[in-house]
Amino acid sequence: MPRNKVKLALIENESDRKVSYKKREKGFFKKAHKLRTLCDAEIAAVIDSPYNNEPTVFPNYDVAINTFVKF
Amino acid sequence: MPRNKVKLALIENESDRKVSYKKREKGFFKKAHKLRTLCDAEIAAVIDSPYNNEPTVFPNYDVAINTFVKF
DNA sequence: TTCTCTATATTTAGGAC
DNA sequence: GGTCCTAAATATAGAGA
Repeated sequence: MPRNKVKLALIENESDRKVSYKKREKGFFKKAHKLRTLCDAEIAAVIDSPYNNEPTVFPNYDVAINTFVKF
Repeated sequence: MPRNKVKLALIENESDRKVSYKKREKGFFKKAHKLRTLCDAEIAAVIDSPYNNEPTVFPNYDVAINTFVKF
């Protein structure tokens, strides 16, 4: 976004995509954490990507299971 | 954040909290959507809050199930 | 409540090391 | 690969209707 706008489509260049992924993953979990803390919300999230060996879970396995079971 | 910084703690006033929740829920799903589209990532998320009757699922039930099963 | 507005906090693309 | 930087895009607190 800064320096240049980015169109909402797959980033073709693989190393650019990985760099973007790492930044956005961090931002995403930060937003999740704030939403959870500031407001009174339970949040569970899983991201599965080529850039992590294992799926990444927010905030942790147990809370995620408990939250997912609800829907 | 704009107008004023906000400290990372539960927003005490309930109507302020609800207003903030609604804005942040929207932003959160938008970030999830961009991360999924720009980078090559599967994302599943569930939010359970006092402000929605049902837990809200991203991006939809089937994808969420498939993603959650992986971890 | 639920919308709009907008000033300001936050995120991030593109670099340089 | 991972820092750190910084300009510019984006998200949002607070206000007002």
